[in-house]
Amino acid sequence: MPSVESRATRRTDPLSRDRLVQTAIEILDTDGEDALTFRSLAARLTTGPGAIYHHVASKSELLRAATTVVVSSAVDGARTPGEPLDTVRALALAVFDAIDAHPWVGTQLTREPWQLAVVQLFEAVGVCLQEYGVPKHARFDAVSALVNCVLGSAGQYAAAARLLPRDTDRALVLRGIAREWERLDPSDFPFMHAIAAGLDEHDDREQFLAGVDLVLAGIRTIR
Amino acid sequence: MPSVESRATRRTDPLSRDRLVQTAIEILDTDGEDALTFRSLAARLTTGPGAIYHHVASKSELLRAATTVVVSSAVDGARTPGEPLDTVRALALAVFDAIDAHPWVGTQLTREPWQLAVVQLFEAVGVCLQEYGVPKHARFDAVSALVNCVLGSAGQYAAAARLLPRDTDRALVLRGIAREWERLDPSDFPFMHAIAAGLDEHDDREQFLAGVDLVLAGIRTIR
DNA sequence: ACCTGAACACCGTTCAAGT
DNA sequence: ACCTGAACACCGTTCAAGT
Repeated sequence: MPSVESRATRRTDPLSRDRLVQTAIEILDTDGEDALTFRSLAARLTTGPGAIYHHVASKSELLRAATTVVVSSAVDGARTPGEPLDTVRALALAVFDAIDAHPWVGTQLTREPWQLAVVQLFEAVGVCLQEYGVPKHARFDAVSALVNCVLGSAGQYAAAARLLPRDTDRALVLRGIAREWERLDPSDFPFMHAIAAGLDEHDDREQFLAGVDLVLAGIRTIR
Repeated sequence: MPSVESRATRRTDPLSRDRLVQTAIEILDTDGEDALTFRSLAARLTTGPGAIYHHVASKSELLRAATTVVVSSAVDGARTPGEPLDTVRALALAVFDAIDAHPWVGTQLTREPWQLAVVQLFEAVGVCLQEYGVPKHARFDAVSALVNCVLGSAGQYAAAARLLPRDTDRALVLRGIAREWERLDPSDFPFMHAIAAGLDEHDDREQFLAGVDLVLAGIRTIR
């Protein structure tokens, strides 16, 4: 039977898990996390909401699948041969950039533990650290620290992106945050006041990378 | 007028923001994140759902306030004088334990960027690093890395806790996860297979602390 | 087998009406 | 001023009925 299936027969009609996931990604990317609804998804595919359940068990399964698609391709693209710790950096950056392009991925990655996307990242980083020579007993902890840092930034970044749905002026937003910090009691929040001044030239991506490098520096101290 | 208010007059009736937040925390702790509803909260306080809006603007404000209550007391409790980097460890652990006791806090911390609870953690860690002597230009990045690691673990931990609502047998759950990893293709996931074996003696709290220590080790390398 | 879409059991939020 | 609770505009999900 498998040979009968023809790839050319992909008319507009037939629903499939892949088509559902692809369309879901489109809606999430263009209209935001809240816009994905079984009704909106069904409407886009000119069916009723019930039809979706023939190919996907629930909304969380759909989101999980969409997240896996995006993260898998990011991880696979960054899995280059080379100095192991450089590859770790590349992996982290690839995930960051994927979340930058699809903020809903950041939300989803922090929502479900041990979903396939996280396991793939774990695996890719783990192999690098093994290759670098992190001793066996410290490997699990080191990978976990790295992945947690990536996911932590992912979550914060996605949360921020959720606040400003359209391409708002970044400089203006930063100035707004700085203003809020400056309104805090200086004796209770001296550090936030000190930081508020330099917030203008802040770059999320650079800071993210600096964080990864800090963990890598820590890993280098254990051989 | 302020002197007229008597604390003894706290009969069952009068609603207030504090009472709403306290009751919300009770529901979240005992019945889980999904159980907190404006209807369930109102029922617990023997009113209608509309009454809540006289003291709180929205559900997210309520959750934000509840999160601030829990995290503030955790951060304040850990702000002990002593070796600065030890205090950072204590701060991280305090937040971890708070999330262990109130898993919904982990979800909430990753949901809204720059909410007060996160700013308080940022401030407390920032002061420590300043005291330790992290150079000015690297301070923001270092604090951010630390906080991101804490929040990343928080998110993953909370997500895991959400899966097992009641006190399930941890050993059984770990064995289940290990089984899943062993079912992955060994040639695609060699690292996960290697890790699955030792998952029995895994301790989230220890791993979390190991991650924090790794970042601290990295911070030590920059003076 | 797959699709359809009304119906069910919920949400957060609003608002006229009460006290 | 504060509360009440029906009503509104949604959800995800189910399921009898169609093809």
